[in-house]
Amino acid sequence: MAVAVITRMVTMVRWEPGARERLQAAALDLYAARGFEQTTAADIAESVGLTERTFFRYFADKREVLFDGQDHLQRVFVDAVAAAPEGASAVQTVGLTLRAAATLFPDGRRSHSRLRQTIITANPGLQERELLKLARLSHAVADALRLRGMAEPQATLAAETGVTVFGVAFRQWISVGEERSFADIEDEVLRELQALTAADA
Amino acid sequence: MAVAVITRMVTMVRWEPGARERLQAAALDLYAARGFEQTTAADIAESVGLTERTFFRYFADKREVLFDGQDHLQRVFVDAVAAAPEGASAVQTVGLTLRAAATLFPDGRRSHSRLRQTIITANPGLQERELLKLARLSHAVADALRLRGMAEPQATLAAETGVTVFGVAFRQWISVGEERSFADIEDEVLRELQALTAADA
DNA sequence: CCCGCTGATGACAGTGACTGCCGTCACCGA
DNA sequence: TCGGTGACGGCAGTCACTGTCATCAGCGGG
Repeated sequence: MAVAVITRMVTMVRWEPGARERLQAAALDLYAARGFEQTTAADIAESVGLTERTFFRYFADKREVLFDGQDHLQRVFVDAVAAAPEGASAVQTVGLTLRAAATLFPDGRRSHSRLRQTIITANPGLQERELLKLARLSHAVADALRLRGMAEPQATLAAETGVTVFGVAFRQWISVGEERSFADIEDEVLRELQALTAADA
Repeated sequence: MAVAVITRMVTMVRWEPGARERLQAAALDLYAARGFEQTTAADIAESVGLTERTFFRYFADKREVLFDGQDHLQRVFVDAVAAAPEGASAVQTVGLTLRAAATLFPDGRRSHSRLRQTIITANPGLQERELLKLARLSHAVADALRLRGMAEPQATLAAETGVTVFGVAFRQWISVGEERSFADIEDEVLRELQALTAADA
């Protein structure tokens, strides 16, 4: 801390760069250490040498600091839907989209995802935010499917079901003892779903 | 207002009964009239002659006042799963459960559901709460399916997919111009899902 | 008929999540 | 050299809650 101050004085740099990233990292640490509710926005900001006011300039609220990659995730989903071949069926399109999403979750990120998910699971407010993000993801995917000519309620149904498969696969991917790749798990879950729904009338 | 006070004095009744229900009705009215964020908990309480503190004795937070029948809904779902015949397949069990849930949404409640949903749709915070309720519903249904011997990830998959069908059907049921019964819409959505997933490999 | 208990409520202070507004100041380009 | 700009600090204010204590009608027991 003192070192940082001196460095700032010597180099005549008014602010350390990467405020957003520092806040995110500090928030993850503090939420994990003390718990989400026991951590104030001021705690996070001050731990990286900023003020509460600045925290809220970067993040709309205390939860949002944990949900930053969502825009990227949504883009990957939407782009994958758009990139699916012309005549692809709904299942094929969803399958390709899931495979594209899997690239965002390499094995190297599994422990980070586990930590983040532990924090979210421990707090209902964070679960709500996560569910909202997934709902918006579904909505965006449905839009993309409609753009390919899919009608309602098929588009919404395919999108929500696809995101459900993604979610189930994700929870399995980070479960203790699991070592398979995200893509492998997705494949299995999607097959299970088909077996489940195709069973009978 | 003045009349109520006088009545209270004459009859020597310390408090009007049904505080919870009065708060719920007032909240719905005010949220619809002014908007959710523009309505404070004190506004709601005072409009029925109570204080903010009492509002928070009945409802954990400002949103919860709109989500009260959820326990009942969950019970209906879980009971229906438990009541499904021994050898019923996943699709059959889900179908029976959806039919049971449909009884909670007779045509007479459609306009009330529309008003409530309009309020929820207009506010992200309320959407989050609704999504959390649905997620917990899925979880409870998955538990019930597991109790019937269904393994993972089938139980979770069937539960989440079933709740997705329920949600899609609900949104269609309250959409403008829609006049079919909830049960009829559910049937169609479920059939669409089967057609969608059974298509090919 | 008085008496203590209970349950529903009011009153009040306190914390923390945000928001609006204004001031500051290094940096940057004309 | 100078005015604009961007990133930040400071501060006051609102509102969602929470903890705690006081109040008092009803109610059953003595």
